[in-house]
Amino acid sequence: MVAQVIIDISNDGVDRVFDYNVPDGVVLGSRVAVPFLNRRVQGYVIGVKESSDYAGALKDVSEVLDEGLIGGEMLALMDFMTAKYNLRRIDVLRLFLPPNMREGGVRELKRRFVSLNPDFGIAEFAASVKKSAQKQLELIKILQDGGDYLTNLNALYGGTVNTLIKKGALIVSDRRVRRTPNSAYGKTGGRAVELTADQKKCVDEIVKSGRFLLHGVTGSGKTEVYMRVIEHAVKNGRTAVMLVPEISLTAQFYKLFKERFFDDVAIIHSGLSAGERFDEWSRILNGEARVVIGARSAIFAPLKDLGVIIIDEEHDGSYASESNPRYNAKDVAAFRAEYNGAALVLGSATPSVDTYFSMKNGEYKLLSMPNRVNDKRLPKIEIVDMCRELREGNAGLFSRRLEDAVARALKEGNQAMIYLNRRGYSSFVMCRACGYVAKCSDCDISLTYHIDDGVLKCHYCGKKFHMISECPECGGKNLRFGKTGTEKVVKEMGALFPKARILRMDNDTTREKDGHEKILGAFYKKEADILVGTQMIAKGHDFSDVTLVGILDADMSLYFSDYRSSERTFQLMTQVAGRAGREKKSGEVVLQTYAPRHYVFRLAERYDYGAFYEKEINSREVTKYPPFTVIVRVLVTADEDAAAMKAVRKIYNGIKEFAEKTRTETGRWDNGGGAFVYIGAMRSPVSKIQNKYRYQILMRVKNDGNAERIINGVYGIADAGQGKGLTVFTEINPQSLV
DNA sequence: AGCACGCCGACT
DNA sequence: GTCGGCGTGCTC
Repeated sequence: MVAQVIIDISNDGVDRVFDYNVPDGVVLGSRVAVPFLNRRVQGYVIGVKESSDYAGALKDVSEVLDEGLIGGEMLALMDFMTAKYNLRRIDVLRLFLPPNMREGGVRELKRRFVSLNPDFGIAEFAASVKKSAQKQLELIKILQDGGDYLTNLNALYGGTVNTLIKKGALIVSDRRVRRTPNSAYGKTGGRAVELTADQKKCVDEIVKSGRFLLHGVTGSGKTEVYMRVIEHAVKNGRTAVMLVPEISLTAQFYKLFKERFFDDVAIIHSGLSAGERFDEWSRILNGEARVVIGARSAIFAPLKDLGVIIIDEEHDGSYASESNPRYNAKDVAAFRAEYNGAALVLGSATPSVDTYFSMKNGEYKLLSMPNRVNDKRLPKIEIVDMCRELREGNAGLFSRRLEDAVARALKEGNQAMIYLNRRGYSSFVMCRACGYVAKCSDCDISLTYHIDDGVLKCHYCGKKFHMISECPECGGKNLRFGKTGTEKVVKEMGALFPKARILRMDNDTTREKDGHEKILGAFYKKEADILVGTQMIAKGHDFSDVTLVGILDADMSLYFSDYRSSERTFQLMTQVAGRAGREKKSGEVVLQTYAPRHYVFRLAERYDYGAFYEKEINSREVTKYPPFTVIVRVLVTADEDAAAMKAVRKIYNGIKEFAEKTRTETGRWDNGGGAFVYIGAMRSPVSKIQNKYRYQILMRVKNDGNAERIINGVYGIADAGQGKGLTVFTEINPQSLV
């Protein structure tokens, strides 16, 4: 028999199928060791056949390491993803397995376990035991109800344990220990007594299966709907996966789900240790856990017979991977739902424009939950004009309105959340005398000052530099600080409210293991009054005592040169606002902006998703942006600026030529005609990252039946432009254009 | 990835 | 003359 093997080396040259003989046969999806040149490497069997048409002599598979590790569904998914995103097969396969699993990386954790020898005569022993050895009898009695780990017993009984082992009373064996993820805080929901009419309607629809867009305002009780449909799947012997946008949210749901599904729940995200992740993954693989909660990568959980896939906060950008291999968990979810005949539920208070458009085209069935449970009102959003604030003499970070509101919340013993999507202390440091701005040595970007560590940090490559006290160019001592970040907010809040206990949550404070849970847990337990943070505090959290949400610099996301900036801003505002007044207490939101009349804020203030969608979809159609087109981006990086420029020019010309051909064969789009609406080559906005020069080609392709073929054509041209010292990669609908 | 092969500069 | 620099190509 011949095995078709993908070699576990991520390199374009070996992204091919290699045939090997397997005299004894092998199961599809097995992990194998094979001879490759004169070394032993790992690979995965993605196909078996009777004979090979390879001209040379086939070598034998050396060893089968794991039989049938990757199932047929995942092999089909590999094909789907490699084609859709132009990825190497091995890069996709690696997504399906826990990191470090490859040869000797992680293994099962075993501990010495002590239990009672069933053949040992306890009664005789009890009768003959000396007064001085009462401790031995005590230990035996305890172990009658089961065993315990040796380390635990040694701590309590010391040498007694060894004595009894020698006497043959106790036996020692190795037992597998599950490394379980931490989940320190969260609500205990218990069983919701009764569903609201809306909730019931949604559950009834979803269990009939299909593809759904669950559009429910913040606090409308979507979680209970999720749990009911998952329960339904599990009762029918099937499995379920629920994706959440942030690692920090898994803990909150884990606790809730544990109460209902017990050990059926597993958790998967990149914040787990290698061991935890391996153990959770193994529990899923062997069917011990049938409900998976996790961030993006959990969509690859090795669940069999999926009954329902839920993507909570479906509009969130985190479902698209922004580093290689780039993929979108929503596409993967759609594939797996289709393959398994599972229900697919996309939930959001502010669905993405793309999804809503698809729904209107009949791809999803709309389920609406327009009211909060118990008819609690949505928090009132107050827009504060910061220009006016300045005119009236307040040049500070906080408006008088926000300051008052914080003071009131604190006085009433409630909690406040202050949102600002910029970490660090200030976004840049500049010399007032000569205009010098501190920049990263390896990236074309200004450095952010972090006052906590006293360093300048590059937010692209992470490199740290000494803070400057004077200008290195002209020696000027007068430095100007850039835009305010979370560190400065904490400092100024502290100055304003010296008694308040303030926590900060951003990329910098959540680095350590379980960093998210530690901060959120403390805030949940009311060990702090104010939580200052970036977008990781915006999503989905449920804190009963938060009555105030402050949004600083709300304009920030509005002026990115990205066609989605309005959409993102609207979603962010609605999400952040939804953190306030979730329980009995009512909430308020103070939104600070320099553009108080902007339609995004006006519509967010009224929670008017419908009007926002209409406005946005019209503008997308006129300007020819997604969902009416697909954006394709080719990124070229190289050590030498000239090499990158040369390569990008070559690829650009190739694409231009290809585009000309489409002009004659496809229908006309308004101006220009053909499948392409726009093609442009340019230096990337951040022209250098980690000493690599960056150029990109951006294009927009008409989103019709031809798009797939056209995009494949572009993939081909880009791949042909690869060269030594160059990296060329292509992505569709990129999340960021840096 | 990693190793062999191959074609030009500084050494015994 | 030859040792060895690392560019190029190949791996069933």
